[in-house]
Amino acid sequence: MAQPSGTQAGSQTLDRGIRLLEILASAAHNLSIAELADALEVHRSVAYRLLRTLEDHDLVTRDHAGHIALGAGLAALNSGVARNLQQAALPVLNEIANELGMTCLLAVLLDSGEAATLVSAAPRQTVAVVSYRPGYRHPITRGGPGKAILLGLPESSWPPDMSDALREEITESRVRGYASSQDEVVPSLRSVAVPLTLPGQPRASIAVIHVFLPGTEAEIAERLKLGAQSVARAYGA
Amino acid sequence: MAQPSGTQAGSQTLDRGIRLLEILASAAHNLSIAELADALEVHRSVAYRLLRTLEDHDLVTRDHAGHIALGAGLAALNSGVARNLQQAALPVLNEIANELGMTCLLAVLLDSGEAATLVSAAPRQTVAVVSYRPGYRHPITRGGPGKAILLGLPESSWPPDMSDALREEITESRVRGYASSQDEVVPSLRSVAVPLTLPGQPRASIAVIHVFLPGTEAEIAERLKLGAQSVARAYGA
DNA sequence: GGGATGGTGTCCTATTATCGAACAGGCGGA
DNA sequence: TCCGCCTGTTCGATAATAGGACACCATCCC
Repeated sequence: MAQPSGTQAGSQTLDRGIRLLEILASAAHNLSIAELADALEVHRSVAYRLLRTLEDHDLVTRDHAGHIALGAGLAALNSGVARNLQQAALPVLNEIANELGMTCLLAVLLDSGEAATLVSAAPRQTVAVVSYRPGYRHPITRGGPGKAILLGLPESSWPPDMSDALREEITESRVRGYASSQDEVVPSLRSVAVPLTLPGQPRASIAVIHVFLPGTEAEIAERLKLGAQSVARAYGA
Repeated sequence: MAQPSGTQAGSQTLDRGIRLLEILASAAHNLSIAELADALEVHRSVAYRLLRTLEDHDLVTRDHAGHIALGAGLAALNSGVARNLQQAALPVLNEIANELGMTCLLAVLLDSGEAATLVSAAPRQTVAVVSYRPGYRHPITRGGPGKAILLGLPESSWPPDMSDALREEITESRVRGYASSQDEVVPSLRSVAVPLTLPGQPRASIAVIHVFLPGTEAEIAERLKLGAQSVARAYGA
């Protein structure tokens, strides 16, 4: 099993266990052990042993039919992710969401260079925009949340394969302090986003998304900037 | 390594990987690899290999000092936990939290028989009640959220070691339809909770907690019951 | 400077945890 | 009734893992 240079060997067993969770997270419905083993391409008894361990830690449960679903133990782990950042941001996200009537989210930069939604807040009484639920990833070169992170990054950290058009756009966006997008990640979806850089935290951005924007982008951006300041204040404490 | 009957063998490697995550989730600050290996009681090179795998899946990251922190990949997994339930409940929890000015949470029954907070919503402008953040566990025989779950359970599913006093309390609570507590789980904290039973989901409850309750328990319980109905309606769709 | 200390990252082989075939049921439908 | 499809368990061979040892790089202190 020689590695083709670059990636070093990891742990096979742990990798399989995590992939089980990922399969479950992306599955539309609860899966049987046999289906899981099939998706993982391992023998059923292997999947069985892995699941028993995951069950011990409450990371998976079984429904009444004996099928496997993700368990509440993941909530405990998740609440430890960037804890201070989440705590500082959540009330602000909610406030913005309800005030503007749009889904408001916090995206962070991953090690891989992609952006991912960390938490999101939907306004009351609105159809949830499922495309941007926590964990959703997309390249930082596309979409409001990603480009806002790009705004906050020094030029030396920009991905090398950026188009000239995008370089120009980001440079211009820097002046006004916000990024926006339309149809870039999800068709017929618009977004406005501002960068959020906090010490000891990954680069992040706050964004709102909607099918149409009530008000000018600049107005919305102003509200987001205020929100970013609130988060920074709450975080600094 | 013979098992003393009862617990069947699981996967050692996967177990260690998960315990790494649990250690990180409960740690006050980011840990070095050496500290983690120490806490896990394994050789550093073992922890190193496990971490590399966790890193590949974005479950952990490193801060600027090279120390390990939980990563955003957990947000993706978490959003798959009882997805429909979370989506139906979150807007309602937020609404209640802001309306009553109290932290509002959704607790679920685990396989182990304990109750755990799945999601919680804090009102704007309030000190977060950190004791009940997602993942927090406590016995269902104590605290409002736990006892409300007990209300929704048939008597045959009650834990065998329940005191007579508690059996009586639950039986009485059934009539009025809500449970309450004071100082049972967290000192000087009060709570009111109602059961929430949805098909295809674990037994759950909706609760508010506060240091003092503005209004009578019955009034608050009425609001919670309305909320539970809203969730059921949103879930049924 | 020099040396002790405390950390990360990488090899390498004995050992042991894991793999997966095979078996033993249980349940439901034809 | 049999048949298909599932879960759960056992067990020997084997491959994945464990962890000692080493190289390396900071920082701190004498």
